Amino acid sequence: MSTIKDVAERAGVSLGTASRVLSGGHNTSPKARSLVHAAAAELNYIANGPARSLRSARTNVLGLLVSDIRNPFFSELARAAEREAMRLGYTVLLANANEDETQADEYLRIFASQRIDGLLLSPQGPVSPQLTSLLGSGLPVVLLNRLVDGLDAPYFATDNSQGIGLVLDWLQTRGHTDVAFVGGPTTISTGAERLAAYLAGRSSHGINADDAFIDAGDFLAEGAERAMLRILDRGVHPTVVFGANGPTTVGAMRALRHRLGASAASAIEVVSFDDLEWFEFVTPPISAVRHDAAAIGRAGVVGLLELIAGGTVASQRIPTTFIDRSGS
Amino acid sequence: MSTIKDVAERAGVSLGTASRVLSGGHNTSPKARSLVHAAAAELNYIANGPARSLRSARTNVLGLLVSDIRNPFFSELARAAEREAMRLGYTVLLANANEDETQADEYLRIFASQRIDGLLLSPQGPVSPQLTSLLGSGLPVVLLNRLVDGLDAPYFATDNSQGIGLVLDWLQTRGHTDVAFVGGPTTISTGAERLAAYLAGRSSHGINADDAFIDAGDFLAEGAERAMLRILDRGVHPTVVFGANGPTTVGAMRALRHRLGASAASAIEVVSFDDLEWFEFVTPPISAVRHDAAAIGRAGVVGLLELIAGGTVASQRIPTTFIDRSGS
DNA sequence: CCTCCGGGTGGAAACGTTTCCAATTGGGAA
DNA sequence: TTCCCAATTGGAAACGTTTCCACCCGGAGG
Repeated sequence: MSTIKDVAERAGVSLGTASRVLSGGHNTSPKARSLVHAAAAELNYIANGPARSLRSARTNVLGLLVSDIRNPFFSELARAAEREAMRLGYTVLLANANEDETQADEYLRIFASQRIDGLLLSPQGPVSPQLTSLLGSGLPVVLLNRLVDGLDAPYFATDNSQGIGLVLDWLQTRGHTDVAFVGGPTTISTGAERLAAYLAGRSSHGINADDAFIDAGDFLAEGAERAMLRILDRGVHPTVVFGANGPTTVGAMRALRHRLGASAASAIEVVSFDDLEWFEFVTPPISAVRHDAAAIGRAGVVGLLELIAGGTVASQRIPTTFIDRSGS
Repeated sequence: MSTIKDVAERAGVSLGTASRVLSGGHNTSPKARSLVHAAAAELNYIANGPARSLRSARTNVLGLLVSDIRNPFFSELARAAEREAMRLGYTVLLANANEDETQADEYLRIFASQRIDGLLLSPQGPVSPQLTSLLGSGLPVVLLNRLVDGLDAPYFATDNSQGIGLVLDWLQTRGHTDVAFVGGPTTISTGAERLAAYLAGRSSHGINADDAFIDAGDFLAEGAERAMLRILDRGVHPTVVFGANGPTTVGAMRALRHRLGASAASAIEVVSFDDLEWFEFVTPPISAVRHDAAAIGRAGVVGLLELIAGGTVASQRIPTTFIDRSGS
């Protein structure tokens, strides 16, 4: 593979000049520019990233740590973030923590070793030592969708309480009083916020305040399935099930079908926080809060770059919309 | 951030010794090992990846280029590959080409610049100049699921013709003769292979050989929706629709519902290549070929590392299973 | 005509590692 | 005691860039 030295020789200029041309071309003559670019093209020169990073102390790489890439919310977010970053000259190193704190820490260490320029983070739990040390070293961080106490990084997050409000209104309109609520871990901000907003608005929307209707999983389908079974085992008879994120809704539906059978299950309505592409296909169709994963991903990247550039960034709550499919 | 020099000083050994200890500890005394490890821990030392890569000419980074991270098949594959790579001491740089050849090329260039040690590739189309030049430079490459002509890299791929055979058998058992086949681009090997196997087995399974029942999209939901509409516009009346991958099935179903309405649509059965987690929830439930994305991802990583180590790797076709939900 | 200034350039240092090479040490065999 | 070998060590070169510094040159201003 050819180096910048080869390019310089071929162009008949010094190594320094070649470097200046290839990295923006400031303080270079038009003649030098064309010579160097021609030589680079002929040699099919591709700069050595590690060498460049070593000397310049920037990698043009952003780390993105999500908790579950199979969750369509995060895969959409990752895709949008990646595109936006590429558009702005950055590469994204994606790590998938599987809703597991230990794995998240291991990835943070890898990120540190790769010397990423900034971190997009969707945390699993409280601030870990690994994360603390990263922050201590001054790494710019932006939180995506999930917040964490005692970390004053800017965030771009769904407006959970507004979203829950939309669901509560819908539940009331539909006349539901016996609502099974399958939540997520309260150690995760989204889990805590959605539960809190639901509890706060429950009685004013005419919903039965019996806590037997409430349980929580792990924001994965498996944990949600078990949570739903626990609710059913308490002998309550919900007329509707509310899943607090996409995988949770899937798990809850599985529990209903396996415990009650397909036809009895389809008599129970379902509403979800997170809209999935197949909700229109089931009977009855599932209504859902839709929040814009792509917008969060893009805003996160833009904010992070601003932070890297030394600017200051305002946190943002992104409002949700409600897709009501109960009419169809 | 502390460097290996700081560690060496603190441990009271030379820089060379510190390096040897931290990179495996060969030819070092137990005393030196414990001194250096203690010093590293105290200083919270994390090696500078770029510097290490520059000197050693290896990055311990693998590139993974997939065509659509929102497709659950690929997100599962990516997750499995990433885990396996991490287990073996490698990091995965994930790129998402959006079924777009130009974007794929841009990512290949970034990979080259980052000096990845090997490439896991699920190509969009024919061999591009960018890819040719990468291969020319001797980069180890493994193909995942999709092959490409004139590229003799080892591959790990679903056995498409076996999978199609399972579908054909099922169609025959169910007595379907008027089958709408919504395929993918024939420039992609999976699209071509699935179509070819279907055409080859069609008549022997009692299926109407009228090509009006066949069309192809882009392996994304949008293109498949249009393809399905084209089929319906030809005035044929399929009793079952066969989608050639996950997103394709989604798009076809959308077309059916929007054109025919929900109840008429649910009179048409659906079968899919790729099993999605919600197929059990719709009426009638959707049967599907299931192929193991995680296994392909893991095998790909293991194979690639073998290739990097200088070994030789045998390509592999991975058999599928059929999930028959027509009874439930 | 001389001076000064600024754009352009070449050379060299520096980034933080790994790895080669030569030197030192310790222990066992003669 | 002396010699030799293996194990361990320190020092220095090298990886491919960017960036600093000093220098040269030409043109404008005095």
